[in-house]
Amino acid sequence: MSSKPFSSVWLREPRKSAAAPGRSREEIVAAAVELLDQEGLSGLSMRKLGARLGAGATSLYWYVANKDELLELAYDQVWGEIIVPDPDDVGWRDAVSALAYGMRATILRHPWSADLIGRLPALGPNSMRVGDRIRRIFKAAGFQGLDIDFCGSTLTAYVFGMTIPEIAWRTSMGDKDIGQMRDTVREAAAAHPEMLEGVDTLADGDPDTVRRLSFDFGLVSLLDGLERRRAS
Amino acid sequence: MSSKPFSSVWLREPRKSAAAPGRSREEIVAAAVELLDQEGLSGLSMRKLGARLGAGATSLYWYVANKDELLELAYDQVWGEIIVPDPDDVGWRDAVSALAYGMRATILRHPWSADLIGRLPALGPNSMRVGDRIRRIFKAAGFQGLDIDFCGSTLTAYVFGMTIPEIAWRTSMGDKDIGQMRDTVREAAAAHPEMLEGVDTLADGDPDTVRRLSFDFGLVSLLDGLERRRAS
DNA sequence: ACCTGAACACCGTTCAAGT
DNA sequence: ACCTGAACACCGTTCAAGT
Repeated sequence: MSSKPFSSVWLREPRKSAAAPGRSREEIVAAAVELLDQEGLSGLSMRKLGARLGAGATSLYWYVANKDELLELAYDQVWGEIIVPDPDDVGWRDAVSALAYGMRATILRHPWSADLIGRLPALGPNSMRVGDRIRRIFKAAGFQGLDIDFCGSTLTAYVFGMTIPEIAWRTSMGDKDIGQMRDTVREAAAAHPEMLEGVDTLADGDPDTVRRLSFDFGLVSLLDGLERRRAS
Repeated sequence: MSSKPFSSVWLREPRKSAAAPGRSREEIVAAAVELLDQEGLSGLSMRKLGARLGAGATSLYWYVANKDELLELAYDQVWGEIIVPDPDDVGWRDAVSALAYGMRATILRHPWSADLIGRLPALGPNSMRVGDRIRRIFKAAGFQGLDIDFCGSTLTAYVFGMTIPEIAWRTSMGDKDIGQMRDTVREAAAAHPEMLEGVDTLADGDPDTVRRLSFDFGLVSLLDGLERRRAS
């Protein structure tokens, strides 16, 4: 396997800092998120980030053990933007829908985060907060024991699994227009009649709305399925 | 954004090759998959792969335009291992379940593929074949028009969204035992009572079987939800 | 306590040169 | 037609040295 055993920023004691330190971790993370938003995951290098902060490339290692830790920090920042509705206010189905759409929107706002989902440990305070509130929703819906967790995993799996490729399509589209893109896929699908039919069916609509329809279709199906479980 | 507009190996004319060329693309891809299986995505470099083939690092560029193309090729190889059951033999629900479990098993066998899912274009013949047959299943189930595609997207989103983090856990566990891991997560979750409860509930069972239960829970829910859609 | 630059061990890719 | 090595422009990270 590729990755090191296990480690996380959130499990180390942070460095004690004096009253007025030169730079702060918050400042660095904010700059990192900015750079990531602008140039994507591959656009972030320690040297570039250092330069952006008017510092030597290696100064950052005072605040952060390595690049992975920095990414963990930036990643948790994204989770901080997700608002999880209260099931007492809107009922569990509406709460779950709003949450799902909110997660999707947040990821689309920070496309680079899709590259980290499920790959980086999510142990930061913001992801913990979201996880905590997701459990509350499914508890309020009436689920118990392991099922509470299973519901949460199922929901996030769906949202992530749907959004990750969506981002890939959006970014890889680049400047190409829809017609060009369809021809591209048609060519690749040439030997597969079902796929060709699929491409042609999808090609009618505006890609953005088709994606939203698709997201909604799966979400509603999932909610129906969970509801059935809950009742039994 | 980070990535280049759009390009894929599958959209270029392959190089004409003489009767007995020095190396073949197949040989290179096979070696790449082997290296990826052994050392993960970060373990594959053009230099290492070249060395493994007893060639200079840059010889590979004769057969492949760049590393991304090589990954596309290797990725499609993985799709080639997925077998999609025929709905005429087993009925659509069983066909979908078997497919879902098969996809999961294939990804677990090649953990590096999880790092490429949804990030790399999947336009190769093997992924097209799988897509084609997935559409056949949902057509056989009675879905029509856009819904056929929506069903397919929903299913793959679920399987991928569930399996990607599963791999991250497996690899990051490394040599750590379960108790250690649970303490780690407990520490991170300290401030969130719901999460703590979740950790404790999950901690009872063997991780592998809990993951399988979780996968099955979501899959059955999803199937129930789709069935409801189909009926309406 | 914080920051620096040089240095190490890597990358992917290009390209002129070889056979 | 195929392969090579040198070279370029990058990486993340370590570490002795500075203030």
